[in-house]
Parts: sequence; structure tokens; C-alpha cells
Amino acid sequence: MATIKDVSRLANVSISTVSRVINNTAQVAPEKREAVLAAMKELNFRPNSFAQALVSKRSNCIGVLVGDLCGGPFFAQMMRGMERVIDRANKFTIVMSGNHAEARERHAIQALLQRQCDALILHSMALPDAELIELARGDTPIIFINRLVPGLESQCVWFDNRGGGSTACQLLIDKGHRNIAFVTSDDDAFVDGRQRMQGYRDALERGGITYDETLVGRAYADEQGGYVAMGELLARGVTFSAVLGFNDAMVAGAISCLLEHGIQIPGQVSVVGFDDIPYARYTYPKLTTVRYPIEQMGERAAELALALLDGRDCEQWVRKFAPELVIRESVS
Amino acid sequence: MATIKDVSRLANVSISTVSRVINNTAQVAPEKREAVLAAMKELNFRPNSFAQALVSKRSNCIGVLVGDLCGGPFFAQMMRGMERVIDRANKFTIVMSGNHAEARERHAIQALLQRQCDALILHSMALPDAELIELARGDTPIIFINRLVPGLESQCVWFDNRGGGSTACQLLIDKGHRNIAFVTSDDDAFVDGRQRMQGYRDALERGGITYDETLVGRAYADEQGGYVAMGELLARGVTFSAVLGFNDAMVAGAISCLLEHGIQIPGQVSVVGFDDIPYARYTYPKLTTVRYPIEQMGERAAELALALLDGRDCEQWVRKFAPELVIRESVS
DNA sequence: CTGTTAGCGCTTTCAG
DNA sequence: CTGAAAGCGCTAACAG
Repeated sequence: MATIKDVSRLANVSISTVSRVINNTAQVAPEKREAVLAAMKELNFRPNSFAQALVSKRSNCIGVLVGDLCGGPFFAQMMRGMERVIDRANKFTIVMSGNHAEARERHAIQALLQRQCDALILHSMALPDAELIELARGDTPIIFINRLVPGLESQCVWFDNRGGGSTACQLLIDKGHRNIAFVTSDDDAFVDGRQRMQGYRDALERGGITYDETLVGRAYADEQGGYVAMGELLARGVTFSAVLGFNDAMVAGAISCLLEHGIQIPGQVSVVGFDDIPYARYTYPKLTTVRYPIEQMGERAAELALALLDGRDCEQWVRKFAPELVIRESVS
Repeated sequence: MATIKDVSRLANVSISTVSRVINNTAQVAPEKREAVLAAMKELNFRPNSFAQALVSKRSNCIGVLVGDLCGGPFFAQMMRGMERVIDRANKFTIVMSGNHAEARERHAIQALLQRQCDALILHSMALPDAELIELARGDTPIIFINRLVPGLESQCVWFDNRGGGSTACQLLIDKGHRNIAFVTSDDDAFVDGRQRMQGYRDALERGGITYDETLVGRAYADEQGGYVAMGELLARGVTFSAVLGFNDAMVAGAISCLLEHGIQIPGQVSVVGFDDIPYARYTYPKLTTVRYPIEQMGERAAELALALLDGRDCEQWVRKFAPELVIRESVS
């Protein structure tokens, strides 16, 4: 790999001049400029980003902590939103997975910090508020996505999960359902699971329906988990005419289980999901769900991170995203 | 951020000694070692990875080029496999998306190279063989995933798409189907699309069935595209009793369209997908598909990259992955 | 406009 | 076992 020195030698100028044309940081005589450009091309020179970062104290990297890149389309969509804006700013994204585990999240954040990321965007589920607040005290700007950390509202991008759960459940109640099952994650670290569940309970209460723990099924928050949880609910022999799910993936699994048991949807059981993942409108039956604008939220988080970096004003930007009910076939 | 100098001062040793305890690169008197450790902790010291990389010529980063992180679970699963092994090696992953576009892929690769990645793993669809061969000539080890570059077999990890397409189509023929539609990508840059289609044609020919262009539907390679392509096929008024798809996502969309038209699956039309994505077993009906072990392939690619880096021998490792038919309900 | 020079934080000889 | 010193490749004053 050629260095700036090689280029300067070949172009018969000093390294400063080379640096100047690389960074366009001062006027350079046209002829020398040409010579430098030619030499760079000939040597296939590309500045060593580490040397640049070392001296300029800027890595041009935004570090992102996600739960699990593979946990369905959720994080992929989030990343897509972030990448779009980070890319536009000519910066790079470094992604690490925390797998929703406290120790791994902590380790990943340290690694990102050690990489001298200019800013961090964290989707942390497992770390306590206190630790996040401590982190935010450091000199690296940090944005939290999908979580509202008390006192750090301006650095958070979050979703009204409770409201969403409530809206979804209310729809079912309005349709006349009284026995509404809830299929959710068995991992209490999922704050949003607890919040959605709270919304569900809010709506039940509003409707004068007593919360019934036996109507709650828990398992891993993916298709298979939904299948399992629904299987247990059925085995338990409880009665319900509707199911609300923590997310669309679980609900897809739950539906699969219901259909296997010959239960008609929405004829016998109505189903509502959460997230509106890409394939929600292609399931059978098409899923009624609560839209979660994760891609836009990813964009917003990235925009906030960049704004913080540049000291730009972003006080007025929206940080709280609202649920929106998408009604399709799976409810009656 | 504390530097090695701060630590050395606090611990009353030279920076060399600090470096030694950081890297465990030589014996250090236990007491000094303790002092250094204590100082590091007190100052919350973390070595500057750029300075390390600059001098050691090692970034500890593996650069990965993917198509589109959001193009369904495919890349996400691939990344999961890679991350697992890269993480285990205590290295980092830098991901960039090429979006299947030539210019963007080229740009992303340059960016990765400039970041001094120790090795690259490329999922390139759009770049011509010649350019990849040229790239591989450089001093950064490169692995190609999901593509067989002529002459670089040992640096490739690929899948027998043609065989898979053939197997899938053969299953349908064995079941007595003669009119088999094919739903695929409208983007010719998808080499694997062309290969799978070739396998489909192989099987047709073997079965003495004439290939019929009007039985091919093309659209963007996701659920929506599958829905659209199937809609066109139906509008075209062609007759078919089975559908083969480029991938499961398209097939899910196609099924949705068929069901909307009141067509029974597999009663009236049998359907076979490709990839065996996570939700394939939770669709209605459950998808018969060709398993694509992308996660393992991601692992293998990462293992190869690391082996190349360390100059380890990996001649014997499997690079070609074989299709495996997964028969579920969607076929009769 | 241009070249010289002093580091950025760290690893790695090379002498003790 | 330990410290001094020489860079890694680059940017940013500073002095022409």
C-alpha cells in the first residue's frame, strides 16, 4: 500500500502538498495538483484511515449495537434506515450484536468505544438505566433507540409500545371479544414486551375485563416461539376468541398452530400482531397489526447522532413515534 | 480518554511496560503488573485501536460486503454465521451494503479496503469476474461468498443453485406436473436467479417438457414481487398446476395471490420455494423448499478468511454447498 | 502557495 | 525484567 510519502516523492512535492490536495484544505498550484493526482492514481494510493483517525481524532465511524441481526427483519430494517443517512454523510457503520444479554451488550459497547466510534447508537434491552446514563456521561455522543432512558429524552428515539398494545387490544374489544389471549416473550429483558402487555391490560381494564394470567402464553419471541406458546395455550384448555401477539413473528407461528388445529381465522379466533413486518401482508390470513416505523426510527436515530456530532441543533426533532393500526383480514 | 502515557505515569513505569501488560507480550514483575492493572482500571483505560492498527499493520477488522441487509432474512442469517466466527477470533466485522449495484459495490469495496480491513468477504452480484480477479491480486485476502469466480475456487464459498433448481423441479415432475410456472427476479444481475432457472430448465428437458417462456413471471425478488409476478401469470391466462419460485419470499407473495384468487394449495396448484427461510415452515400451507444453508456458508467464509490471514492450511475445507429438498405441505 | 516539523497513541527493537 | 527511542502514515501549525 502506497503512502503519502511515496506520492510526494513521485510528484516531486512535499507531503503537506499531497495532504492538501487529498483534503482540499488549501490552495495548491494547478500543475502540482495535477502531478499529485497523477501520482496518486499511478500508485493506487488510498490514505490510511487509521493514521487519519489517529491524528484527527475522528474515525468517521458510527457504532451501532443491535439485538440480533438475525432476529427477523426488525433489526435489518432498522439498519437500513441508519445506513442510508450515515452513508449519505460519508461515514461508516460498525455493527455489533448484543443478543439481548447484559454481558454481551456491555462487551459490545466497550468494543465500539475502543474503536473510537464518533458516536454510538444503542439498542440496548438488557442494560439498566443507570449504566446507560453513566455511559452517556462520557465524551462520545450516544443515542438510544427503542428505549426511553429517564433524563436522556433528547438522546432517545422510542415508540409508544404501551399505546400500541392498548390500541390493538381495544380493536378486539370493540369487535366484541372478551377472552383475549396474549402471546409474548418469555424473556423479561424485553422491555417492549412488558410495555405492550401493559397496554393490553390497560385496554382490558378500560373494557371492564379482568386480566387472566392463564390467557398469557410465553416463549422465545420468534415464529417458533409463537407456535410453541399457542400450543401451550391450547393444551391448557383455556377459552379465547382472540389473540394479541408481542410481535408479528410470534403471531405467524401462533397462526400456524391454530390452523393445524383446524381453527378458523378469523372465523373462530381473531389475531392481531405487532410491528407490521414486510411479510405481514402476505400471510394467510393477512395480518392485522400495529405498524412500527422502525426504518424511519433508524433514520432519525442516525440523524440525531450526526447532529450531536456536529453540534447542530435538533431540539425540535420528533423522537417519539406513534403506533398506527393496520387492519387486514385476521380480525373479525 | 486516557492514554498509555497516563497509565505509565500513574503506575510509575515506562510505557513499554504498560504495553507489555496490555499485550501480554513479555514477562513483567508481578508488582508492576498489578500497579499497571490498577492504573488502567482507575483511568478506565482502553487502548486506542487506531494507534494499535497503525503500528501493528493489523486492524482486526474483517470487511463484509452484502447485497442488502434488509433483503429479507438471507443476509441477516449470513451475517450471523460470519459474526459468530469472527467474534470468536476476537475480531470485528464491518458491513457495507452494495445493493446489487455495480457502482455501489465498487465504492463499498474501496471503502472497506481503505479501512485497512485485514480480510474481505464479498457477496458481489454486480461486479464482473475480471474485476474480482484483479481485486484478489491485491495483498488483502478476499473470500467470495455465494459466487464461484473462475480460477479462484479456493477463495469461494458457493451453492449449487442449478442443482437445487433442478431438484425442486424434478420433485414436481415426479408428482406428475407438466405445466410448471417459474417466478423469478426481474434483475438479470442475480446470477443465482439465472442458475436456478437453468436447473428448472434442465429438469424440464429431462422430463421431455418444452420450456415455455409464458410460464415465467418476473418481478422484484421479495414478497411483493412474488405477488405481482403471480398476478401477471394469472392475468396472462396461462395454465399451470405447479409453481417454482426463485426464493421463499417471492413464493410467499405468490401464494398470497393464489389464495386471493380462491386457488387451493396444494389442491389445485403445488408450490415450491427456495432457501428455507425461517418462516417457511410457518406459512400456510407450509412451504416445500430447497434448503440453502446460508448461515453455515457464512461461517465457512469467515473461517476461510481467518485461515488465509493466519496462513493456515484450509485446502481441504468444503466450499461447495449442496441443496437439500425440504418437503412440506405445499406440494401434492 | 509550499515545505518543515511536531506530534497523534501505540508497538517493538535495542540496550541495559 | 525494564526503559529509551524509533517510527507507523497522516494532519496541522508555522515559517517562509
